[in-house]
Amino acid sequence: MIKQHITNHLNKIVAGYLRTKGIMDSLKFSVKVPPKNIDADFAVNAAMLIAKKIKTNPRIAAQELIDIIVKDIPDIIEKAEISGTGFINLRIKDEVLYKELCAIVNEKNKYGSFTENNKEKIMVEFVSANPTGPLHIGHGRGAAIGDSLARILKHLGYNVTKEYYLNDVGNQMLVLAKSVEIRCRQLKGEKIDFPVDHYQGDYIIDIAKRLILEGRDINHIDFKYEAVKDILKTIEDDLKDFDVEFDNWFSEANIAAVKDKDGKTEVDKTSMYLLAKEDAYIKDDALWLATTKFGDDKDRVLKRSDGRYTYLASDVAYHKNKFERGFTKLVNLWGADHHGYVARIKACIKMFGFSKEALNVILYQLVSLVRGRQPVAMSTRTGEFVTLREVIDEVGKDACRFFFLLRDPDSQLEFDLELAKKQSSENPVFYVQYVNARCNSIVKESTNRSDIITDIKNINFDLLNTKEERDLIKQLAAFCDTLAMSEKTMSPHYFTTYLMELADMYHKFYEKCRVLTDDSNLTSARLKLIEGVMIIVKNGLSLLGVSTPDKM
RNA sequence: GCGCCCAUAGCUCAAUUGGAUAGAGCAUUUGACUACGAAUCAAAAGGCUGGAGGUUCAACUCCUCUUGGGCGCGCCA
Repeated sequence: MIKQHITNHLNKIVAGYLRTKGIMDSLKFSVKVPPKNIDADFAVNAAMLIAKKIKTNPRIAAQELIDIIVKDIPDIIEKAEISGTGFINLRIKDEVLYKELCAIVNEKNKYGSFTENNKEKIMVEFVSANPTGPLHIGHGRGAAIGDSLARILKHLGYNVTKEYYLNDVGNQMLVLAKSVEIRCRQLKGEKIDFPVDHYQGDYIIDIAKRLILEGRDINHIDFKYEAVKDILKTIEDDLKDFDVEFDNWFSEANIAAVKDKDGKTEVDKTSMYLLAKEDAYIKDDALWLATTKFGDDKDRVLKRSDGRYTYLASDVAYHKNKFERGFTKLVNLWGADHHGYVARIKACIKMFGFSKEALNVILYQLVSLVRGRQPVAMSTRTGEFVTLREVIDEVGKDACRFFFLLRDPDSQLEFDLELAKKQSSENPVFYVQYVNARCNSIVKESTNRSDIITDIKNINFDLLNTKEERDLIKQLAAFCDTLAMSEKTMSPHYFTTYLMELADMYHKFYEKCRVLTDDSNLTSARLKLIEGVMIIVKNGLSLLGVSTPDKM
């Protein structure tokens, strides 16, 4: 929160300064953590930008700003200096850091949350894998990113709903049903070839085996229902073991198959609505959606000339439905292979009268799987893929989630199974979790003592005056900046980096500053710092869906 | 052919959205456990950020071109 606090002050100061120069516009400058070689807490680039605007020397503008800063906020700023190129380097008062540490200890898991975001309803839709097979490792990446993003947005005070869109109608369902049926008949001894374009995976045979075992009459089985039931159970179990829980499972059948009293589905009604407002039209006996009006490269078919709707028709109705449920912001996580789909859905959003910013599509690049040097193919059809289940079982849920969240969603992720297996002791996730374990040992050890001051009002924080302690507190406070960054970019991966940096600083502190000493006051102050570290590590890891064991 | 994404240390990737000397982990080399956990720390080494131009006080970041890789361009889902 420190950075935001300072930025707010500086915004006022800069605006006031510009007004004295006759400029009324606001200026977008940055407040950043300077590189390691610079001895300052924050670096401000405002003077360089001002110099350009009013045609002056950046150093002159910087000095004039510094004079105002030192005069206006003396309780925050210890020192303000100009750097060679025109940066204003700020050192903040230690008391500001101590106050922030107190805030962390007092607010605990609420630290960094914003109550003012409460009203906004956000939907995060992710995974949404077709119920035609188990989740594979690519779905795992989407699950990890989507779930963590939802946790972050929730922490920031948004009203978040996590939803899984279930494509349980359409051609693929017929193929699925047929696949199970043929396996059943084969098990019964019928000589039928299994079509190459049907679902080849062993899980289909498992479903067939169950049906046979239950003694069902092959000619009277709802194969689709049975297949989806089993597969969905698998998907739910996989997600549960991955610590991903959805608030809602939205079935496509709701909008594509369920009819009202007039015999119309939501898809029917949405199509008619679009036709009426001339965002859809009829050509060659088909119903077309005029997405080019809103930036797509070609119009798309909603209803085929044979009268069947396309997948898009359901999706359009689905997104309309999301808005009708009161969501003002939609976040969709899609595999990057669906990127061609973004323009048409954005076009739909505009047809419904919302700005295209109301929908935020996060595309995550594919996970390429290797085993040692050999690439492993992934295909739902052939069944030759590595499932999420396999990876969780091999490397554990925590390592698996952390690994998926280590990268920018826009980067392709290479997942080496050999490496993942070996990583049991060198994985970065353990490096972070170890912080909590170490803290916990110290806290446990300290309970033997009677001279520890626990009341925060009586702690002498001034004793936390080494570089290691100062850096550590600053990093704890940067938790808020990481939240802000994740929100701005809609990506949780900043937290993995943040936590590794925090762990690094903690381990350095641990080496340099002994906590349990003969000095009661120092010991008590350092124990409070440790309390803060534990809170932040736990908060941070829980945003990633990773546990914080007390012992490892 | 058109469009989207990527290219950074030997490997896997960061870089607070245009800032200062581009950072971590793994691997390699060296040192540190007789008080809180060595799953750690300290140090060494590793780079023309694929290439060429351009914009800027400032470019890994933005623009143009180019090379190599991934993925899309259906009345499939």
